[in-house]
Amino acid sequence: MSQLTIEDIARLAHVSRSTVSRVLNDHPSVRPEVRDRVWGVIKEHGYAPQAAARHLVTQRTRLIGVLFPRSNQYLLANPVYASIGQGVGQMCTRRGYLAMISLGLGDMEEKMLFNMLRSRHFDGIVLVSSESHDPLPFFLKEARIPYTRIGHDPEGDDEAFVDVDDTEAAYKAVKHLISLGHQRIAIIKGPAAEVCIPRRYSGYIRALQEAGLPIDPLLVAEGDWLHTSGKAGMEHFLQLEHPPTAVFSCNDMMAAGAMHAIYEQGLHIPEDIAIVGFDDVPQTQVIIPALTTIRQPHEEMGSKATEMLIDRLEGKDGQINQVIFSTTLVIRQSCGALRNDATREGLQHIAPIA
Amino acid sequence: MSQLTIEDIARLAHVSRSTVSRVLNDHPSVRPEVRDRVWGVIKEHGYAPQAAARHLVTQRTRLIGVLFPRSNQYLLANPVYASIGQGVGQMCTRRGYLAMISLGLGDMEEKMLFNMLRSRHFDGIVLVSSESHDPLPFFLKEARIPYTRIGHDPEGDDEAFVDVDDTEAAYKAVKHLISLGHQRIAIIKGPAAEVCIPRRYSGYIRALQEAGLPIDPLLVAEGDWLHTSGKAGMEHFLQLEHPPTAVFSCNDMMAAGAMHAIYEQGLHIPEDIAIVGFDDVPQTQVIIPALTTIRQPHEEMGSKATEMLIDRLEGKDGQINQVIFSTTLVIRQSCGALRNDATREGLQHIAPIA
DNA sequence: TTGTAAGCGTTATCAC
DNA sequence: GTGATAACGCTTACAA
Repeated sequence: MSQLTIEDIARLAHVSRSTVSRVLNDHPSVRPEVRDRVWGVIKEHGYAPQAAARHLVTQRTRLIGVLFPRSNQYLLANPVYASIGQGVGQMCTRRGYLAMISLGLGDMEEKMLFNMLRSRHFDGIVLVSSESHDPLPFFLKEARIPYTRIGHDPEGDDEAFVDVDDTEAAYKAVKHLISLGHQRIAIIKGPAAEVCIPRRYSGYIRALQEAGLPIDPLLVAEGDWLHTSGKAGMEHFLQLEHPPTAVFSCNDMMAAGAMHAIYEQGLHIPEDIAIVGFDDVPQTQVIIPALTTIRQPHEEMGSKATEMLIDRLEGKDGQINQVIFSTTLVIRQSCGALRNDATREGLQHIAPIA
Repeated sequence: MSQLTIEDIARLAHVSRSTVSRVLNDHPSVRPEVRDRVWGVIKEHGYAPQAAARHLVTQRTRLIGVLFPRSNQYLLANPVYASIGQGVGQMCTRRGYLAMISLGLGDMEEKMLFNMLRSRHFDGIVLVSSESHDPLPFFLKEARIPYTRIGHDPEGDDEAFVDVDDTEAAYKAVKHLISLGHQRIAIIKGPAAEVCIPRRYSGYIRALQEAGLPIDPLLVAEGDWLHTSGKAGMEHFLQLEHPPTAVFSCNDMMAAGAMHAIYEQGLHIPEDIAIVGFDDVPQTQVIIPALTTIRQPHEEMGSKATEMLIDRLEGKDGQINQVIFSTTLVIRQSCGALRNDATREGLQHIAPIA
């Protein structure tokens, strides 16, 4: 029943297949009467034009591929990617495109991935990557596949991207800790290969220097974004002769891990140690105590990147194609009492904790 | 440079396009010498056949669509779906297919979704749904789109599915609590529209009855799978004249919410109240105390469902097409000391908590 | 406003 | 082992 072609519909509606095609594509020059008759037949038989044939002739698929870092095993479980995906998906539906993400790319050789990309399944790509020297943007450019990037590598030459000012964000987080009176502030970094990490580190350094605080290499740990590495980093800090009184973690998951380590030592947050995260994933509101963190507007970043891509695909040129979003320090309970004028956006979402 | 067609490659390699096609598809009857020459040209120019043209002529896309419940806003953040997706993706790569999930389906009218499905983007669908009377399976059957379902509705007539024995799983969880001496055991259910919920509830009832314990309607709360609803349910229980000493939550997120409520009352887990979850998402090991829960083999369910689907697509018939996976009670810290012979699988993953 | 016909880039069926 | 040639199911000039 659903194997019908446009030809069959044409016959049933007593018109030519061009007319059916016009009806399908909302072409104006079809007599209303005919249009209705054709639609009737289409609906009656549950006909939908076959994507492949359409793609072949138009040379466009109206499909947008979303590429997350392949290294990330459980990428789907990462709420950061979920929010980005949410934004991408919304913009796509709004503009009449379909956003697709393909599973199992991590199990695939790079060659196969590249081939998949080259087969023109997608009109364009939203690339989520803050990896420095990521081969993907180079490949996409060489293969002339339009893309916009979420995150960017200053040493690459991404033409279109959205990102945040990581340096300023980290600076804001650390300054908050300083304003609360902390003098020994540790940092848990992410993988060095991510371009955002040196930036966040420099924000951390700048805040310390501005406050005239010493920079102690012992207070720097390198994590891998995962809970476990945050825990390990914190355990390391707690064994120091002079442990920190506050920690800035480069993402929320590692912050949660750090909190875990703190509890295991029988210490309290924020009384003994204050902690600031990064990202503002939904779980931060559920952790006890609720995590003070830097909010990145992931969803908007996803939709903006997608909008830029679609604009480009549709030839709407002369648009800005590099956007830096601003971050927000969201103050919850993990640093103790408020004593500064940091913005309080997000506070209304906080579940009160006894 | 990448706009080349098979025709161009043929010309450059001094062969016909049939030969290039044969090379591309590993057809045996090509002289090795010719084969190498053609491959050389292909690689040199970064040529890859255009998917649409291929799909049109073969009438197959080797693409498999994964459909998660549309109601789920942040579906991607749900680690259950992440694990399922992992399994689907792995099996697809193994069998030479590509698994795709499309974003923004939630913002889309059902009509549009159906049309998308009918356009034969996908050779088949892995449908993740335990919703009762879900319209999707009916649509897929009517549209003759092959699918396998993860979860199943006994009142529907899904031909191919994988699922778990929810009744037995819930029974196991509650029995564990009983074996630890609990007499007042509450349950936090999920949405009534999910077929697994009545099953889990009946497992709960059976365990209580077998132990000769009374069934108290006050000890039943209905949640919506989310953290907040687990918290609300627990708050309700804690206000009762005779609060429960143990809770069985129908998923891990609500269990975490319940723990939140318990802490807010200044109570302790497991000393004051014991708690068992369901699913065994990775976070259960990170919660404090680590959550005792029922493990569902999500990843295997995903890969099995996919294997069944692909077998069917490839005409490998006579296979079993309905598989019930077994669940495991994973004992961690949220119920206190072990006193029974429940299987200990998963214990090795547990981070010790002071 | 509608129909005819060409063509999109492949694979597959034939001959040779 | 290789090369013409005919589909595949659409969209889109161009005619009528």
